[in-house]
Amino acid sequence: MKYSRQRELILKTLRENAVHPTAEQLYQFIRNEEPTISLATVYRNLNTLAEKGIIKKIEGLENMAHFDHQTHNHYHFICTQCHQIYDIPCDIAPQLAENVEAQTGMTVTYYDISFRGICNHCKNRN
Amino acid sequence: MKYSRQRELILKTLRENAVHPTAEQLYQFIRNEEPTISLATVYRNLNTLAEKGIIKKIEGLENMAHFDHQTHNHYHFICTQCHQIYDIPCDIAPQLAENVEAQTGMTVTYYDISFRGICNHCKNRN
DNA sequence: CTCAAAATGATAATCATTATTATTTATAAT
DNA sequence: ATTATAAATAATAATGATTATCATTTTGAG
Repeated sequence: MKYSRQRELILKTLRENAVHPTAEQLYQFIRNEEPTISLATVYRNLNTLAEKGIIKKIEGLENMAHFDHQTHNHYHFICTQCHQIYDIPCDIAPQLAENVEAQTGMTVTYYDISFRGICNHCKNRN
Repeated sequence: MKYSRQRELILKTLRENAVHPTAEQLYQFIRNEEPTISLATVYRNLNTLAEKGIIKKIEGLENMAHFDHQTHNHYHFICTQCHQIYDIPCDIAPQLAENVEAQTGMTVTYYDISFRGICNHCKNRN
């Protein structure tokens, strides 16, 4: 993979933001520092980085992909009130893949859990 | 909810198909019996039925929503080779919501697990 | 039977994402 | 350092799933 200033900026910006931004949100952030960057470049790099396992693509929420700089295995909790995304540690579901493989015979190469509900912040506000 | 022949057909067709079809696939099936049905009607009814909990909407695979006539809690396994969707029983992950609530304090109203890997059919063919 | 509310069919609009293409940039080889 | 070439970019058009619109039709309560 060839170096590019734009890709470096995308990675840096994603790593500084704990909010699991969408491609569009990252694009808006980055435009402050690099006003000529193209939205297509942001999409292209996010997808490439996710394919290489350098970042994580979170799909299946609303109708936009979100991106996560954390590569270690973990899950996500989406608050249905404020739409904030929270991290859930992976030790919440040990042996899950092994159990499915034992029960079905199929090979599990990946799995993801997404939780929905009300976060502590919104519970306190109500 | 007012009765409609179209909605009845959509439900009947979904229930006869174990393949977790997309709206477009259902539309094609149904056109054989009801050639004047509109794609918008299929989308409209599938969303309404899913909102009411009569069917289940499966999001986050490729770029199309799939629909499932099974309402009881269960998960899905998507074969990365043949793209077939299989059902995984929910007893694979007991107490998952309770564990997250105990650990985080947040309220879990819903959660979903999606597995990816190679199904038995594809393993035998390889 | 009447009529308002709800559903439909046809199609335009939306909107996230991807493809295209001419141009620019990084880096390996000379 | 200079060139060559493979990869990356910017700008924008295209795609494609889904939703909105709206005139017309259908359902079902009174």
